[in-house]
Amino acid sequence: MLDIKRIRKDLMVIAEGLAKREFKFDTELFQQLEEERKVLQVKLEELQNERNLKSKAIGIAKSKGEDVTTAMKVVNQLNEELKLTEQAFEVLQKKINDFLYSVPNIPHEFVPVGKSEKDNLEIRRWGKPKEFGFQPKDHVDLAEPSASLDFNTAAKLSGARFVVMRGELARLHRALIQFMLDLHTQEHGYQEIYVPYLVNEASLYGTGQLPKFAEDLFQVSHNKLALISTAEIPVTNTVRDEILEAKQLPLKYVCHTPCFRSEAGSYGKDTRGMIRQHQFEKVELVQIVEPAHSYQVLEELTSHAEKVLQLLELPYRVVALCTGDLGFSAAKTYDLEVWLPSQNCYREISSCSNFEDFQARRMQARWRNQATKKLELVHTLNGSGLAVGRTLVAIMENNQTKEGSIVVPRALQAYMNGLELIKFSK
RNA sequence: GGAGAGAUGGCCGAGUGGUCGAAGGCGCUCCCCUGCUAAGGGAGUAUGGGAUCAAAAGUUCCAUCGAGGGUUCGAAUCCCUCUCUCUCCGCCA
Repeated sequence: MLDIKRIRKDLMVIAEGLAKREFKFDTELFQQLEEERKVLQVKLEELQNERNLKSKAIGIAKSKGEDVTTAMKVVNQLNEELKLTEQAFEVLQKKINDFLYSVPNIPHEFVPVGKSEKDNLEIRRWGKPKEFGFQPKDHVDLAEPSASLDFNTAAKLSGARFVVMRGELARLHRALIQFMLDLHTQEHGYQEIYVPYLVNEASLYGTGQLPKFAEDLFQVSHNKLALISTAEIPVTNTVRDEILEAKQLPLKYVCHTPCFRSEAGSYGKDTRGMIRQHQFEKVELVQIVEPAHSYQVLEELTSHAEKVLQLLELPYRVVALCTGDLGFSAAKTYDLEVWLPSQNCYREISSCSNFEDFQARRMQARWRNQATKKLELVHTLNGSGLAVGRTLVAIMENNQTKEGSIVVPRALQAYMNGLELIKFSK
């Protein structure tokens, strides 16, 4: 959520900032609502003040044994008007809130301006796509014959966009999770955290999934919970309504969770294989930091995610999302894209974002600034480190041999009891 | 699932219808005293919002005692619903 005070003050600047990301901020509607709000709020508060004063006077008069029946009648009348004004104010306030909750974050000034992913800016590349000397297969062709990946059985259990994994491939998948958690806790200074996979509405508002993106979620209807679409939701919301001391910051969390996405509106996309599933595993990095450091932290956090790909020896590139491709809550985002031989292109495997105070304002997550002695909003960041399913796909496809086996990356062998090669038996 | 108790400021905790945004303590900040240490004395210390103002400061008003509703001239205090915590019983990985 944007700061309403700032919107009042710099309305046009805000509207221009949002226009860069193809969002039309209705300045006229906002000004009109604000004008109404001002009038109504002043009136409401005057009435409340009057009621408070008169009631107080009744108390004093009564203690002196004076007759207060007429005074009470007067306040009673006042209360009727007060009630109407209150109701009108509430309706208006809700209108303004709904409006504000639906406004996305403003892109950071250095975010490249553009309309779609085509305008994203490549920042750097690491590694070189391998020359195979044979036609590389995709991960489905590699693993489905042996039922190491089994989409048919998953469809029987749950439907489309689910997978069953078996044997050494299932183990490799688990090894990836362990490896990522160990790397981030031991080398990058994150604390491992375990969180609920079902979250309430307040949490979903806090990180920005609600009110706009309800259709992306799997909701558990009877008690208003939803399955998390990312660990970002529970992990970031751990600081909701909290006041943090400066010495507690930065908070650095790494968290492995499954993620559940309904993928509504992506029917034609990536229907083959494991690229786009309703359920997948992810290791997430989350940082809660002082505002002054957040852009430096974004670079660090991105490099932490990159380190995973480097140790797995997977070629990738880093892309700065353009204004038009930015997520709702993000001010700046780097995507990491891993090379997939079967698609002959780089595919997103991690997204690292600085949300500045956008989520913090929704969550009322604050810290005590020692310099100003005031409570201020923190900045929040997160990034995948990495999406596990897609990492598995990348390893399979990049490390395949002519015989259709998978070379286990050196970094993972310790997690595989020394196994160097996964051979799929038919 | 059943029965009971509870939720107050950064923390602990008092407050059962009126001047209570809330005693007291802890913590924190500033000052004084003590040549160090230990200790002592004084002052200050919630958050959000509005109006005024070019802005800030200041002034002033409103809201907030788990959340939402209700009763009342007036609610931290009474009533209802919900959420969460604790104790006991049952069930259970």
